[in-house]
Amino acid sequence: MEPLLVYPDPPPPVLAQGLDLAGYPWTAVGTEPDIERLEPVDGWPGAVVVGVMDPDGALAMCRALRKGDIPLEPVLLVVAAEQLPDLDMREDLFDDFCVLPLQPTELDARLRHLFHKTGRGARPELVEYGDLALNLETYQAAISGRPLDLTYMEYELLKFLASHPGKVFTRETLLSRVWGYEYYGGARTVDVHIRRLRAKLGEEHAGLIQTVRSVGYRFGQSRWTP
Amino acid sequence: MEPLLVYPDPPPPVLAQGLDLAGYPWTAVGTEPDIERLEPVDGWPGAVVVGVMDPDGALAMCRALRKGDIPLEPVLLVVAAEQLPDLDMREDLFDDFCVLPLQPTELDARLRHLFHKTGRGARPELVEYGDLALNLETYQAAISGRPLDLTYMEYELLKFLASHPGKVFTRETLLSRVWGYEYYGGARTVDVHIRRLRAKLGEEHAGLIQTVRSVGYRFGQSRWTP
DNA sequence: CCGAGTGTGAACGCAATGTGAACCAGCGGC
DNA sequence: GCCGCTGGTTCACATTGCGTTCACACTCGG
Repeated sequence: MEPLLVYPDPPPPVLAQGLDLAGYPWTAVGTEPDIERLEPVDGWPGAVVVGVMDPDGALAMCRALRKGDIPLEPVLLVVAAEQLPDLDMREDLFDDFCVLPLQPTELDARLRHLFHKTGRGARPELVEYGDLALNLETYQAAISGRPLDLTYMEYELLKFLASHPGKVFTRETLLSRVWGYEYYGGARTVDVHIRRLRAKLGEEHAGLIQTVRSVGYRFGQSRWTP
Repeated sequence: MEPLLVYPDPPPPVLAQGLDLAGYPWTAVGTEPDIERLEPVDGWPGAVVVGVMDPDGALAMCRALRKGDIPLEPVLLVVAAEQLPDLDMREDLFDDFCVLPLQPTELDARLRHLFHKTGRGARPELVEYGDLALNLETYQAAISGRPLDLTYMEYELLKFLASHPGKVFTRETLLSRVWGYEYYGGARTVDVHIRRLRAKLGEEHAGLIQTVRSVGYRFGQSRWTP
């Protein structure tokens, strides 16, 4: 089994003990660039990030994990009880979290739960919405069984939208979350990619991506069971 | 906001307190058939199932929740630490779990996390007044379940009014708070938008927006209804 | 019965978006 | 190196949605 990624280096003794006890091999990293260095070991099962003594560093690490070419899922964040109210879910930086003091059995249960949910080893990671299916491992997309030939950016954009059905995103938000935080470019770029996506989705499914005038774009039908 | 479904009935006092404290309305059910009875209230935001004193009953309840026509997501399971090693993830009966002793902040954080992940509008993103509901993150509005097709300005105006029910606003105030502080344009613009809002609300709900002659407009019932 | 205040229908004009095409940078193959 | 190809970005123009305004009808209060 490939080892779990753990931050920071060295991790708190409780965490190390808990992982050892539960039988999970792990490797600690201290800085974000280290991820790149380790990337070649493809098939990381996931990561555990501890954000107790350095919350900002931990969140930055989460961000780096999410942005990586191979999204390192799942991400489990360890926090202190005092930090809970300030946890911002909007950025979707982690898949689950664990509160100190760390109980080995809870840690184990959460890891088992996460691994099962993300289906590591079992089935490929999929994003699905209605007739649309994205295979995150093979970078393939299909709608009603028909394969879609998407470019990289088209795929990333569609993946992001389909992962948040019903939600409206401004062009600026899409640029920062799909293209990258530091992206500087015209907002009209989004329009063009949306247009191409709609074209490739086909006339019957073009409506999956809706324009919300003066705001941005939305994927999917009214999740209107308010 | 629709109430959370809670099992069993009555739930443990800690849970009830924690939910109340975090501001989540909830309804307790004691048996599975009760779900069917309650189903009509479509749009349950989720459920919390406590499996401490009756693990089998709790798991049966989880199964029933997953089986329903409207999958009642997300499901949060509350367990005791001793039960953790026996938790079976393979059936995918719950979306997250919480370990006793229950910390209100952790409960709140887990619910926030779940609501965000499942895409169900997070709580603060909703504006509700009677039959009217505005989903701030999908930019959708509905009244008595019927979706409203509002333009951007109509939506913003209604959002502002519905956020301050009972209060009267002059046209000038509305222009500065909805259109923008530096806006300079005719005050009659407000009238036209109000008219269109009333039309879209439908005859039966047009009265939600009342004209206060020589002053402005008010949304909802007056505060001091005699 | 008058006048201020408001409702209503229609028309105008701009800004937001759609659309086609050009531009450019990277990349692999002869 | 030169070439064509692919894909991302940008530009120019067409289109349309909708916010604004106006003119007129109506209502309420004194």
